[in-house]
Amino acid sequence: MADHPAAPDRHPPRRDAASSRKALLDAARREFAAHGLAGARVDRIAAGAGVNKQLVYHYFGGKDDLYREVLEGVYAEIRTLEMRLDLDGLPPQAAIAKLAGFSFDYLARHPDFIALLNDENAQGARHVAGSTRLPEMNSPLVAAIDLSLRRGVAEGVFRDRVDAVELYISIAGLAYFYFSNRRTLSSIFGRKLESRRAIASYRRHVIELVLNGLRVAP
Amino acid sequence: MADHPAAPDRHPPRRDAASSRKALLDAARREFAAHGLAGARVDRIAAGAGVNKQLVYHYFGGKDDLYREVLEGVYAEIRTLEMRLDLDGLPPQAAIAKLAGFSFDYLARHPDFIALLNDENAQGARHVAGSTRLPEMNSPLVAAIDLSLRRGVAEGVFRDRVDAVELYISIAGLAYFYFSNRRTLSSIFGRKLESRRAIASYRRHVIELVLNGLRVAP
DNA sequence: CGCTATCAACCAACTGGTTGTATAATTATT
DNA sequence: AATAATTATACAACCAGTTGGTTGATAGCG
Repeated sequence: MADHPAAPDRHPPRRDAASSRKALLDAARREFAAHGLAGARVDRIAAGAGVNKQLVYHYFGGKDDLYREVLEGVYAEIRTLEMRLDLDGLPPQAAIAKLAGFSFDYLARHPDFIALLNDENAQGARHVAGSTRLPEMNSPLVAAIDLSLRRGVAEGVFRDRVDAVELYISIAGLAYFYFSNRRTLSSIFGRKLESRRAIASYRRHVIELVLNGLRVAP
Repeated sequence: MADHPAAPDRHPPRRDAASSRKALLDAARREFAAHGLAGARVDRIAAGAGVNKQLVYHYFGGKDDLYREVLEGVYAEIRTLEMRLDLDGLPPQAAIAKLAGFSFDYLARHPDFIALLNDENAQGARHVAGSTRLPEMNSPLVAAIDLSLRRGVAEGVFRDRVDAVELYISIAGLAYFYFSNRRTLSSIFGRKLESRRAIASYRRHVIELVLNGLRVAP
């Protein structure tokens, strides 16, 4: 038909496997974060992605496998950001402060990450344990902490014999608990712990506590 | 029948509402901690209590109300123990150390408390918010922390302007995260974080970090 | 003291809706 | 025309909650 030459603006294809798959992963992330694995509903995930529910099985095999892929995705995300954290040129104290600040801010912005981790721990971390991809995703931050600790000790600004993994867990825990439990804590203390002001105040507190906590004893 | 005088050891009653009710609460606590509200099954709770499932509705109205009562119970438990913590005669540093140690040990011994709190936060703390009993259950430890902080400042051993609620959250968070996420953390770090040795080491780390973190700047 | 009536504690079975998964068919794309 | 992407529908099991019935405990009475 000469009336209709190939149009420069093509209609997007009606079918795009990669796009559908991603939509399902995104919707699943929201659903699993909101309801956990047991409470999440496959038909809600599919509806959230705008596709037929059977595609969950087509692309992912089942609810459980979809959950694992979501987990792998969120871990990969934070690891990517952690790798971009450039602590190399910083003095030890500034490095630890930057790292604690990053950790804090990430958790503040990703309540879905926290919810997913909580749910996964509630299930004995069986998806993490069963994953072939997650073991490789150690956080690069532990090595950075170790290096900063060593430098700090050599420079006489940090006390000796602090374990890098324990410190990593401490730093993460200080922020994680605040955001993980913000609802019950707000309720119990009658404080608006989710307000910008409260969060900023607690952020300062965390960094101060950690840096002071690492200082050399008098 | 003169052959059978009233026996000194009476048979226990076959029916005991209080006992059945308690068995249901105990079984529910286990089930909700293991599976969360969405994943818990009413028939499993009843089976765990050794009674007919319909008694859940009889005694508690429904699954949701049972969950709320379980929550109220675990909060009451820790509050009772907190009130018995006698920090009055202790120097500020020893008081904070004792408090951090108690908090750590309680969480180490009560993974069910952690699981329940995580689940409740995942649901927006709606049971806590809807409870008529929980608002009265503020932790007495915040006042104790406040007092210790003030004393420490007056004695010149603690730095000024540390917020008692923020410190309470920090202390709780340092232990909570470790136990809440022990499965994923163990998997990710390839460390046996649930071993006695690792727990003891981290406990020391936490108390040191907090006490050092509160110290007066040089 | 024994008997009876009452009732709360408890049980068994049912119900209607939900759920993850499977099967068959349709349709868009190349 | 072939095939992968997608849809529609079916299915058996599950699930919180409901309904109807049984039974153990006890108060009251003669």
